[in-house]
Parts: sequence; C-alpha cells; structure tokens
Amino acid sequence: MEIASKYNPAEVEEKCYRYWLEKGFFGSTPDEREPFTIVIPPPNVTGVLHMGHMLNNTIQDILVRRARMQGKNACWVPGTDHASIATEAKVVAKLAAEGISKKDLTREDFLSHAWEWTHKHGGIILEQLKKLGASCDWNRTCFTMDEQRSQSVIKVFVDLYNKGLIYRGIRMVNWDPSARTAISDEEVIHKEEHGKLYYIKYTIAGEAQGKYIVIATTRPETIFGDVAVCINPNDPKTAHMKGKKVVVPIVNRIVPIIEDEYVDMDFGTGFLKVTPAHDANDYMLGEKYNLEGIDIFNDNGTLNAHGLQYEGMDRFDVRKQIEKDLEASGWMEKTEDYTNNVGYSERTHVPIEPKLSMQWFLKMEHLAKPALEAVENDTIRFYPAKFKNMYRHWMENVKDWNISRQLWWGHRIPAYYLPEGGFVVAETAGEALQQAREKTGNAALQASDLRQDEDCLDTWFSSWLWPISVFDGINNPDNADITYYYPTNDLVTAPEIIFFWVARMIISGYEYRKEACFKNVYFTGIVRDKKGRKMSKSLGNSPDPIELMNRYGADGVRMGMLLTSPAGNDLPFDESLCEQGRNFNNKIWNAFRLIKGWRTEDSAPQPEASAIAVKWFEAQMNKTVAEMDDLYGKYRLNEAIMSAYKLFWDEFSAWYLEIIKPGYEQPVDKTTYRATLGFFDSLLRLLHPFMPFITEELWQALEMRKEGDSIMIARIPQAAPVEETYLKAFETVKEIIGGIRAIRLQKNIPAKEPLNLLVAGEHDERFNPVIEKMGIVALNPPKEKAASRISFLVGTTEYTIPLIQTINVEEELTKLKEELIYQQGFLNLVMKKLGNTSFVTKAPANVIDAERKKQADAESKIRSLEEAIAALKI
RNA sequence: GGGCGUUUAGCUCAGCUGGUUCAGAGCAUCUGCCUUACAAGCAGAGGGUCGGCGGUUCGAAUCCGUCAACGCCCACCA
Repeated sequence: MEIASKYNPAEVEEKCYRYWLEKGFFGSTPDEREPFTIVIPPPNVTGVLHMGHMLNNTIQDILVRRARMQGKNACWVPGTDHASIATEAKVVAKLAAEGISKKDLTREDFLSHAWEWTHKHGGIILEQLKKLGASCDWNRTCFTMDEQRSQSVIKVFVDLYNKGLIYRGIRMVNWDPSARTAISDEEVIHKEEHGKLYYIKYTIAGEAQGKYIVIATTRPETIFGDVAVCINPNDPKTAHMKGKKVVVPIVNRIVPIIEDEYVDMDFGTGFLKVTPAHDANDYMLGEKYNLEGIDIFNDNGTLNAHGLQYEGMDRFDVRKQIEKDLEASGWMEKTEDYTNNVGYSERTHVPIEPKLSMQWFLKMEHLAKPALEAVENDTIRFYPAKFKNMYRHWMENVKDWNISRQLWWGHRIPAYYLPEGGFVVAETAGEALQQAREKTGNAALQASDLRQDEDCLDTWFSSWLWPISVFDGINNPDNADITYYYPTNDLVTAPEIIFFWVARMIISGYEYRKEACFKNVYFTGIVRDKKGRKMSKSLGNSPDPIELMNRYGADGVRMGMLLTSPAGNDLPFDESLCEQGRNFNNKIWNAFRLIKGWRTEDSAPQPEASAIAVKWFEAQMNKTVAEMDDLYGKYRLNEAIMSAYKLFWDEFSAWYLEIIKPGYEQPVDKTTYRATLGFFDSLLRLLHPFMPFITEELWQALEMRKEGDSIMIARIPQAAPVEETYLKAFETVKEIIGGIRAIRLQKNIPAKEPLNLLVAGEHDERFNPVIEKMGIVALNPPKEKAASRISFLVGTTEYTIPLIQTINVEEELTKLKEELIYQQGFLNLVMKKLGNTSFVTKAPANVIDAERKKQADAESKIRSLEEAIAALKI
C-alpha cells in the first residue's frame, strides 16, 4: 500500500467527525458510570470563532476526551448566549444601515428583527467548533433565551424577589449613552485620560461685583447641575466663605456653600462644585445635605432643557463650547493639563455618564457568603490558585448587582405596574393579574390594565444559572439529568469574567442547588500577538482560526495552542506554534508509514537489541504515563502534551524505532512487531485528547477494528510500575552512542562506517547489542593496529575508538587537557568544601557522602584523562 | 492611591518545603548529512553571574529585606 509521505488533515477531519457523530460518541445520558461534566462558556449567539475560543474549547475538549477514555460518562454541554447588549447593538446598527431607527419601532417589531438576525447568524460558531473537533453533546445544545432557560430566569427572579433579595430603587448608575442603558460596575473600564482642569469663577452672592471664588473642575459642562459648593470645614483658605452663597456662571443660579470633610483641602482651590445628579460623590453629598439633583442630560448624552442655550448639544461639544464662552466672558480663570481616570463602557467604548435612574438590584452580601467560603476552603479549586486572591477581594467587597438593562433583547423583567401605582412580580401575566386583583381588591382589573416593566435583565442574570439551567434544574430540580450531572467537574474560562460569571455561578449554585456548581476552574490566558497586544477583531491582529485549521490542520492548531499556555498565563501566539503542531502530526504519520511498511516473518528470531528496546520502551512509556497523570491532575496541560511529544518523537521514533528497524527489505520478527503495534496503539491513545483526528485515523488503520469501534472510547493507558534502574542504565547507553556519533561528526567518519569500541572501566554488558547496532561499532574487538585513537568519557568509564586514519594529535591533546583542567578545578572546589570544618560538621551525612562521591568520580576521570594524554603522546 | 503577580538561554516557560535530576525543556541558532518513515527530516553542538543590591546560612535561582522594570486587579479626590 502506498501512503503519502505527508499527513493531509483535510482528507481525514471531516470524515472522522462525521463518523463520531453517526456513532453517537458525543452523546451522554445518565447511567451507572461516574459522570464527568463540563458546560461550555456560551459564546455570543451571533459571534464567530476567535483565537480565545480556540484555546478555551481545545482545553475543554482535551479534558472531556480524556475523561471519556477513562471510562467516565463524559458530557460536554454546548450552547450560546443571547448577549443582550452586544446583540442588540448589532441589530440596531444593522437597522440603522437600512435607515431604520430603533425608536421608530415597537418592542415587538424590534424583537422580530432581533430574532431574525439571531436565526441568520446564530449557531455559526457552534459549527466552527465542530471543525475544531469539539466533542460536545450537540443534542443538548442550549440557548440562554430558549424556552427552558427563559423560564428558569424568570422563576429565579420571582423567587429572589419573594425572598426580599431583589429591590427597585433610584441609584447612581453607570449610564452608557450610546447603548442608552445602565451597565454594571464590572462593565466599566477605567482608562487614564489626558484632559484639562478648568478653573471657573463663581461670584459671591450679595457682595460687590468682582468678588468671586474659583472652583476647579474637569467637567465644566455639568455646571447646569450645580446645586451647592462644598468646602472642608477645617480649611482656613475657604473659611471666609462659610454660610455664604455663590452664583453659578451662565446659569446664574444662587447656591449655598456647604461644609463637609469629604473635600480634599489640597486639591484645586479647596472649593468643590456639587452636582448630585452627575457624580457619585456629589450624589452622596446630595443625600447627606438634602440637595436637589438636577439631571441635565438626555439618555443619549446630549443636554436637556437645563442646559439652556446648549440644549441638544453633545456633552463633549458643550465642554468645548463652554470653555470658549467662559473665556470670552472672563469667567474662566485658567485651565491646566490634567490626567484623570475616566470610565468607559466595555461594550460601546463611550465614556460612562454617572446618572440617577430607577433600576432593579439584587442584594449580594448574604448570597456571596457560601460562595466565598467554597473557594477559600478549596471546595472549588482555581487553577492557577493566584486567582483566589482576586476572587476573595471582590467577594468581600461585593456590591449589590444592578440587574436591569434598558434594552429589549433579553429576558423582560416580570414586574407589572398597577394603574394606581405599585407593582406585582409574577412568572406569568396571568399570575400577575391575579396578584394584582388580590393586592388592589379590585376584581374587575384586566390584564390590559397592567403594564409590564420595559426593562430587560442583565445577560449575566441568565448565564449565572447556566450549570443548572442547561440540565433544567431550576424548573425541575429533581430531574434525572441534574441529579446525575450536577455538580459539574471543570469550568474552563477567562480570568476577565471571574466576577461577571464565575463568581455569580458559584453564588447561584449554592442558592439553588445548595452545593458547588463545579469542582475546578481552569483560567486560560489571553491570546496575544507578537507585540503583546490582545488579539481582537477591532485591532485586526487576530488570525482567522478556520483559516489556520485549513492550513495546519485542526490537530496542528490545537497542539500549537496548547504547547505554550500554562493555565492563567497569556499566550503569545505565533503561527510557528501551529507549524510545530503540524510537524508533529507529520512525524506521527511517518512513524505509522514505517511500521505499516514492515513485513513480518514467523520464523525470524527476535534480535537481542529488539528485546532490550521493547523492555526499555515499555518502562519509558509507563514513566511518561505516570508523569502525564500527575500533570493532568495539576491542569498543566502544556507540560502533559510536551511529555507525550517527547515520548513519541525522542524515545519512540528516534530511539525505539531505530533500534528495532530491520535492515533493508528484511522482515521484522513477530514478537517485536506485536509489541510495536501495541506501543503505537498506546501512544495514539495518549495523544488522542490533544489530537483527536490523526489519532483516530491511524488507530483505525493500525489493526482490524470492529464496526463502531473508535479510539474515542478506547481506554487511556494506565500507569504501571516503572523499572527505574533499567531506564537509568539505558540513559547511559544513549550517552555512549551519542559519544560515538559525535566523534563521527568531528572526524568526518561516514555514519555507516563500522568502527571498533574499546571499553575501560565499569560497563553494563547487557546493552552491548544496542550499542553495536546504533553506534555501528564492534565492542571489544581483537586488538589490531590503529594509527591513532580517540576517546570519550561516560561517567567514569572511558570509551576509545581506534582509528585507521591519523588524527590531529595536537587538537586532541588540547581538548583532553582542557577537560583535565576543568576536572582538576572541580576537584579543587569539592576538596575545599570537604576541608571546611563547618561544612563537615553541620551538613547532613547524605550531602557529605555526595561530595565524597564527586571527589572519587573526579579523581577517576582525571586518571583516565591523564592516561589518554599519555597514550597520545607516545 | 491600595492589593497581587512576574522577572531564569534569542523566544515561551519548568525548577515543590534551601545541598548530584541545579542550572533544565521546547522552539529558534550553528555544524554535518537529500542515510530506502519523515528535509515539515536525521545526527551533533553552542548558548544563562537565575532583574540589581544587601542579609540569613557551612551552602541561595530557591528564604528575608530593599530597589528597579513589566503586568493584572481594585479604588469616588473634583
């Protein structure tokens, strides 16, 4: 059979994936086996696959495939997130491009557009995951806004409301003027920004013209909302103003001077203008001193009627205009350059406007408690553990969660307002009506008399239920799925959403299942480009994962992503990593070609070297299997794959196969061949979680398989006791062979020219057949004349190769002398240490013994070197 | 402004409670090889005062202090 010398992923991947789907290997239903569950972090329903998804989902697939191969009932639940604000923004933009404005649409019309959009673009990303090889149970695919999930969300809202944990109130919120919705604190990104500090004159009411105070502010456009000026009661600079009133420029509003220690005496002029409607601190002052808040902005960030002649202008245009106007009229004393922190919306990237508005909140303090403990006491483990600190800090200072969003795309808040004021909260309109009738005593009340709250719930208010809701554990808390699959095992996600999502899932898990929602959380790093920038669509620095897979194969890309990404560390992505992955695929492919090309013969005896190789490789593999188990346990997947990589490439291909490889057109004996097929099978299984496609393809071709068989459901190799001494002895053998090869290279001796090898010193005879085959040498041959000789040391044993050709004696002498000087220096250091009385008295015995051994070895090496030098000089 | 983390070979990273797996791995580099599995390969080699300084110790990449650079999280100084 003729097999191409290069692996062609395109021919294999689709075929394999279809096979797996057909045979239903991804599906899971509860049974008597131990479950292993992962729920996918649901990507945005209309999103497309990016490098972060690649990394994240590759890791999940590895964990799931391994668990499945361990005989567990593995279940990976896929799904998508409705991504309220992001999707709504996309739909708004799409409509805008068609000349349709959202505000001209009814809620129903807008939602039908949104659904249309969702159906058109939804699920693309899930199809892309299939290309990656993701072994999700697609029959379980969920959507945060599908029927069951929506019901769950509403049920939970009503439940929390009834428990008194959800309340409604006017609060200072982070207003996104672009999306025209409030967002949570977590969705605000603070950035340093170079701006100006404006020094504005306020005249003193009732005093002569020309008397004024100066107030420093970064936001002159908010003077329309000024209702007071605050000073620190302990500040002598401003004490003369106590009890007086000042006039706000332009507005000509007379406002009082109030006193509060909140004011920093060292900042600006000591006067602080107070705008309760547009600054969180000022709001606090407003509450304290019972000041009126004047809201001067429209929802889109333009000024309203309070802005007088500036009405309708954008806040930043007003800032510029007001600067000019104040300067022109002489009310601006000066401006200074100033750097301050400005909050930006994570979604729309516009500066946040602090704004007072009516919102729904969830009390967090009580809910957070068990969730904090679970991570503190390692009921839930974080990998890497450093994220525990971050988590603790947030949980200990957790604030109430603003769960309402002024959006249409999402779960509508199930609160219904009564005609005469007040509201009821209920799961359905029907129940709401009933409650409303009871509450008002008015039996004639009709559904049309009630008005449902216009707002939606925060996206995270649905995804925080994900590990429960995907198994319908909110609606049917005792169903077979939730009792079997919950708690889930591993969560794989990004540290960026530790508060948005991870913390809140843990919270909901304890509130609704009374136990942890998962056992381990693996935090991936951020995929960055060569310059260290985060890969993002907006920067355009992210390669298209699909394109990458087309070029390097899904296995190659998976391998490349994994090679360099310890948990929690950023991944500086480079295509050369995929190249390395592809090369490895090719290596495996070619090893397979070699083995399958061999002819076996029953009568052929097993060569001694092959018997040794089989014994050695078995030990070597057992050792690696144990190592990999350990590394998996610590979620050090990059190290686990490296172990497998080295086992396959270095140990199996470069050593094992080379030792057992028969001569040209020679058969291989049956015993060795069977062992080799067994090894190859085990290696494929070890590699399968990382590289599912090529391993399946080769595993199917390696031996006759039954219909419906798959490496996916084969068992992962188990760790067995390792014969360490044998392994160690073999390492020495490798060194000897390396020594011979080095001499060939140095002396330009063709790789195949047979040589003689003389041994002086301790030497393990058992491995002679291997040394002879791999080094192409005859060991301890009868003495013959040699023009010259050249030697090397392995441990304290001297290996000498007699050469027919003459060598450059001077060169050899120099090399030997250099080595001699090094050894003598080393011996000196050791002797010094041993001569140090405090060392000899204080160091433990084993350390001293080790030093003595070093001494003996060095002395022995020096003797050998001296002999070699003497021999050369003759 | 607080808190946390990182700093080891050109790059990405291992090095657990201080002592022969202590200076390692992969990639990259260099030198030979188109050897009948694989040049996407084979064989060999070079490369690091373990961020700086100080301390503890018989002994420090490892423990302590300090400084520096970078990164992350949190934070209401206008």
